[in-house]
Amino acid sequence: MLKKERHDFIMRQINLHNRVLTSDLVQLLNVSEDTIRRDLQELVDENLLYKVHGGALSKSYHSSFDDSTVYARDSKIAIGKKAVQLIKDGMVVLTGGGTTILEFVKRLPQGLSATFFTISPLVAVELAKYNNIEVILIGGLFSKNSQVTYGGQVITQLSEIKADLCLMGTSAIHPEEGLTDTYWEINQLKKAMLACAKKTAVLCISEKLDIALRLRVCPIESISYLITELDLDHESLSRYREKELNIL
Amino acid sequence: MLKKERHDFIMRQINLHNRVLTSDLVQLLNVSEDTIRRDLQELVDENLLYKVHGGALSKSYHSSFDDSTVYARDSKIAIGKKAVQLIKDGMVVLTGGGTTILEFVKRLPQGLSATFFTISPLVAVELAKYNNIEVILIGGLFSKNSQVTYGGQVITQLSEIKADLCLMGTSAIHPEEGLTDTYWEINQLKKAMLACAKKTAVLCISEKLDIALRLRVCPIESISYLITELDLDHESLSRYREKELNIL
DNA sequence: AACTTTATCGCACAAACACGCATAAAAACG
DNA sequence: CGTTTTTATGCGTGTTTGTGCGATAAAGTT
Repeated sequence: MLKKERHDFIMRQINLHNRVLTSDLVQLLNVSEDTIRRDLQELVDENLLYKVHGGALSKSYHSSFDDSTVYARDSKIAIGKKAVQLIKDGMVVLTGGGTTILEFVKRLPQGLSATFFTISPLVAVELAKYNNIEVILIGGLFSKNSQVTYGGQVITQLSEIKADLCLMGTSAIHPEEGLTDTYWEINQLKKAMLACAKKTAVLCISEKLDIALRLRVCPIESISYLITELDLDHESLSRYREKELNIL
Repeated sequence: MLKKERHDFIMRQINLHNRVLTSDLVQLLNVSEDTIRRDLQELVDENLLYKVHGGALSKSYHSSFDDSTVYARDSKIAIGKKAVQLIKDGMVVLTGGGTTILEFVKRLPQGLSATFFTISPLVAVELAKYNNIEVILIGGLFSKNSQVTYGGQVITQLSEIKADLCLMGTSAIHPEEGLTDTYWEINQLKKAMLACAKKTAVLCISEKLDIALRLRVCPIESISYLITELDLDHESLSRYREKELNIL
């Protein structure tokens, strides 16, 4: 087995399970521990995973966890500010959940008059502070992990909405693979959200760039705006700039 | 399980519940106390939590929330504790919103397994901290004043629910006039909530006793439990004791 | 004051790791 | 084609890290 194949195998395992043990890989791939360690080190150098004692963890796995520790807050604020530019009076906007979206909401102009649909209770509460914004919370099963509503009922309701713009956070984005996610239900949800908005803006802190997870939400072409905290000419964005995509 | 995963798990517990017991973690993670203590110490070194005798506390706990600014909080806590007694494993419960309900939710037993429907985003978020509670958030227009969803869509959805118990806060209660309210929409909402539950418990701080407002929600007979912070034999309750009503 | 629960410390041991070296296959080169 | 260089892998050795155990101390409880 070639080294490259091993690397691919390891990355598949990581994206599938979010974690991998050195000892398991030794067994599965039938090579020495040293080889695995070297492989992991090389993947770390390529910024593809996180190495810990005993194995390695997915990079995206992290960020999905510690959101309540106001993780990477500065970046999220920067993204939020950029996203505000997309919002005009009279718009009908659909938003997902997550701390990035929350920072965005906090930075909306006071007088803004608009209609917001959201699947996130926390976003709804925050939006309610604006007098001229009408807030519609889409109800359904409530996800303990991602703190948004999900499930069939949500999708049914989404199908009845026609929004001007959909703002969503992201688990992972990749120039070829597009938007991807780990959980089936969230995947379905995002698809439904995309389907009911004329345009979609993806809010994405830079460390979630160039990552592809198990389930495909949509190709990169389905996205209208990509908003990161980086400067427009930052080299990490070059591969996205080639696509038909407005980068903010 | 990798150490890093344990750390993440602990942080999630902390961020969820604001506190965590060493002994619980030992059970949940199936490692020795020493390991947990070392984990906690390391997280302290990373400035992620406070360590106390018996467990650890969230750093953001103190600063983050309104808690102390809640009006008549002690009374509401007392009411919350009493209300918890009504909840049994396997129940389907419907709740309204408000700070009293919120105090109730915070005092539910950890292991409780039940289904909760709610019209309050904040209540939903709080309920999501319990692993064995299924939370369904009822969606619709979001009221800026009362921080609950309301309107036709909510009422339609309520009509499809059959709950064992409905817990609601109250604007006013009167021995003759029953439950009353000021706003038309909230009035309609409460009627719909009552209609879909076998029994109803009203959570009510004593100062809202003996008040009648403009719109009638229901006669006193429609209520199964009245929960206040007062002792059972307090004289303010005498006129309610005469009715067919369980007083807690 | 007696007792129970938690913490702390030193130690032991196994698993995971890093580093240098040896080997062999693959690639590069004249 | 033969020689050199590079790359990939495994092995041995010593080191570090993670974990549990027992004894003792400190903090809470009654």
